[in-house]
Amino acid sequence: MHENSSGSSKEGAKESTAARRIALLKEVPLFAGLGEKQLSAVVQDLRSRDYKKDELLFRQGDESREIYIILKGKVRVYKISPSGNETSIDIFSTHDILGEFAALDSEPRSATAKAVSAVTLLTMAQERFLDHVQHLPGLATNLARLLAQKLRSRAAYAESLAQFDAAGRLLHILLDKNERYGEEVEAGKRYVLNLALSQSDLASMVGARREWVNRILSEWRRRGLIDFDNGVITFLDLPRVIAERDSRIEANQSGDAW
Amino acid sequence: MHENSSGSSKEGAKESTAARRIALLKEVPLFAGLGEKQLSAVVQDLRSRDYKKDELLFRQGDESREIYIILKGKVRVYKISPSGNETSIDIFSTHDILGEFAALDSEPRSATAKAVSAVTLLTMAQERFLDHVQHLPGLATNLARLLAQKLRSRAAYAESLAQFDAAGRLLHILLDKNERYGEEVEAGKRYVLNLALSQSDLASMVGARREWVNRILSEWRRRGLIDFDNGVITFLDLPRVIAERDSRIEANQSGDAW
DNA sequence: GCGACGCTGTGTTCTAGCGCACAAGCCTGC
DNA sequence: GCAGGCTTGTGCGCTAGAACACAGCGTCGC
Repeated sequence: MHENSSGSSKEGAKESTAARRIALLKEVPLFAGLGEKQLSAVVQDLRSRDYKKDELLFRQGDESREIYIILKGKVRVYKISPSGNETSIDIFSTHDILGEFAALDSEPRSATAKAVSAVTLLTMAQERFLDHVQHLPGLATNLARLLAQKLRSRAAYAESLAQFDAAGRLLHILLDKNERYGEEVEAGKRYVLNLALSQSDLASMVGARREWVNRILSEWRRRGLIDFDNGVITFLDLPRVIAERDSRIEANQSGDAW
Repeated sequence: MHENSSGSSKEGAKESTAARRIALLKEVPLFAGLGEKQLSAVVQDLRSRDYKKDELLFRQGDESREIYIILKGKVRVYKISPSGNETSIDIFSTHDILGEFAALDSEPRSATAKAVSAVTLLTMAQERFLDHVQHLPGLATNLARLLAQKLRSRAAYAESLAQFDAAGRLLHILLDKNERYGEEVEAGKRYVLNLALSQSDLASMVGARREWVNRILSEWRRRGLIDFDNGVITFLDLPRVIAERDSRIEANQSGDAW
């Protein structure tokens, strides 16, 4: 707020930039629990970068190895199969990290990442990242924990693909995303989820056709469960939506459950 | 607590056990590149354990937190949905580790693990594991690398679920497993894959019904691509099987690909 | 102000594969 | 040696949802 020592701006600016960045890093789970000193070492190696909507961060098969930490905006990660269809793997938002695989195992990028909206992020080169992981035990365990979390959610996603029908999968994903990114409008009832995804994108995440997603969403709208417009989905009554999901799971069984 | 310097015959035996175990650990990717001293610290905290066929290592929802390192045998990991259906997540074999998630994030077990055959493994308690990860940078990066690998393969699996039809998914999984566990009988042609899984288990991995898996396998047998008997699958002509998989992917596109 | 393009919405047709049903092999225990 | 399980094999009707086909609509560039 105040010019700390005024005068020859540059130095002060630099320092305050570093301080500001450190403050930012503290919000990022990957760096949780690290001390000032360690964070300031990390900050040195981070570069800020901006992307416009639809710009690519990296492309499937690329040999780039940096990691990315999203500060603002959303990034969709998808694969393109030889037949040309896209499958969205996931969508990432503020404070998520991505691109760690390539950094860790030095394989080429396994998917493509594209900015869904305007994005601001920090990048770090592979060697620097690996170096920090080697020397900061806290960072290494944070990383392992985050990977384990991603793996859990990936496994749950794969499970839902194998178990549910298209509608159940869609519900599953929407509710999952709502937990991470949804904004509460009316506690326990109305939630707004802005994924900024087209129906085609949604379809590619649940392994269904765009038209089908459209029909399912329309039906839910008719039944007053949700509303949607232009990539923004509104849960009108969350408990009912959850009940809808659960009803698709239980279904059979009833006698011998206990 | 300790009685480390207490002499007697036991010491010799103990020492050689330790040496043998260290040799074993060197084969395990998780411990790759660690020095003797570090390995011997790790060895202290490992306990050997045996399971008979069909015994459970842990159960979905359990609060246990140890990690497991498989030395011999196969372990199937699966989830049971509220409706009672099993979905097999994966199958692990020699030198694989499992149970790391619960250790890393202290959540309950997200799935059930069962010995498919007689299994010998090593376990380590959560605190000891986390402690080693904190203090051995090499271990931490190995762990992160392994998690990244698992994550990649999980993502590829989820992608295949979303993109392919049941037959394609089955092919995908079988070929994937063959890369890791298959035995070469005739180079580039015949491979034997012993997953020790019933057709129902296979079905639960690819998200299809048992009957369908049976039909698909039978068809491939008729066409001379594979043979199968009692959980053992033989690829009679690997290149043709791979061609079969690829043909299911390309399919469309041809005119405008360029 | 007009075409082009991308997203949405909806009807119609056609098929993969689900959901039973049932038979035959094959272990395991009594 | 036979009953009760578990696995494999196969037939057949029937829905979920893919595929195709268009039409309306917003917006972007020119």
